[in-house]
Amino acid sequence: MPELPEVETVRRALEVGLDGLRVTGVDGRSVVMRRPLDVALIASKLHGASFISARRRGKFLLLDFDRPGSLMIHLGMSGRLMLCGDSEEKVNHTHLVLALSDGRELRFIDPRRFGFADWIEPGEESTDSSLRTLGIEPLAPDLEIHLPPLFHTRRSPVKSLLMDQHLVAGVGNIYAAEALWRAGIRPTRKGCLTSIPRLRRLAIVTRDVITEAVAQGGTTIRDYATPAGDFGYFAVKLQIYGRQGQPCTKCGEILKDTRIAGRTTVWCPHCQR
DNA sequence: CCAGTATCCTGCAGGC
DNA sequence: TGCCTGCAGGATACTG
Repeated sequence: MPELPEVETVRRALEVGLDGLRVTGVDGRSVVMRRPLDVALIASKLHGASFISARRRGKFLLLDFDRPGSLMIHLGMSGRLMLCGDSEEKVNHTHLVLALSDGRELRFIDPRRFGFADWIEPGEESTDSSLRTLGIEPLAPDLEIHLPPLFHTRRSPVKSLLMDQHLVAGVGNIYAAEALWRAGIRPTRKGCLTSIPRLRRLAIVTRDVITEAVAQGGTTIRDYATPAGDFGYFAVKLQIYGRQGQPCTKCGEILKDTRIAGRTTVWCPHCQR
C-alpha cells in the first residue's frame, strides 16, 4: 500500500521519533515474509545500538545505527511501523519489536506479509537484488531527461512502465493513475507509441504529484498511518484513484476502469488519449 | 532480453 | 447469520 510519499513520511517520522535513542531489546517471531524474518540475526546486530538516521530508496527504508550495516524495511501492501509505549497492547501480526531506551517501542506490523525486515551488511547495499536494480527517483530534478527514452523503447502500457521499480523507483498504483490523468495519457497506451514531449510531460507531473503527496503526509485509504499514528491527507486531492463511475473533475465525463497488469486502473476516456 | 501472468497472505465488503 | 467471491498503497518467479 505505501508508495514513495507514505514511505518518505514514515522516514521523516522515524528521524524525529528515534532521535537520540538506543535499542535495548529486540523481540518477535521469525516468520516467512517476502524475505524470511530472522529475529535472532537482527537482535545480534541491534542490541545496544544507537539510532543515527533513516534513509529511503524507492519504497525501501534503511535504518542506520552506530555500527556497520542497516535495517532494511519494505512495507509491502499492508506493512506499518508504530512508535508507542511498551504497555500498549500489541495488534495482530506484530512481527518485530525494537525496545527503545526511552521506554517506548518501534513495532513492525504486516498482516499480509508482503513486506519484510532484513539486515543488510555495509557492502550489500550495492549488491542486494532489490536495491541494486532500482530505477531513478521520481523526485530527481532531471527525471524528465531520463524517463522519456526509457519508456519510448518499450511496448508495455505506460502505466506498467511507471510502476516498474526498475525504471522509476517509488510510484505505485495510486500515483501512477493520478500522474497519467494529469498528463492526459491513456494508461493502456504503449510506451513506444507515446511521443517524447508527452513522456517529458508525464515525468514532470509525476514529480509534481509525488511532491504534493509528500507535503500532505501521503495518502490514507484504509489503514496507512505514520509511526505516531497520524494519517496522510492527500486522499482529498485524489482526482482519479478509486473514482471509477464518477465524473471527471476536468470534463465531467464518467471515469472508467480496467485492469492493467492485474491492477485496477481508472482513467478518463475524454481527457486521456 | 522483453512482456504478460500467477502467486505469496490476511481482511473486509458485498452478494446470495 | 454464514458462506463465497473478489479486491486491496507490491514485488518477483515463472512462462512463452
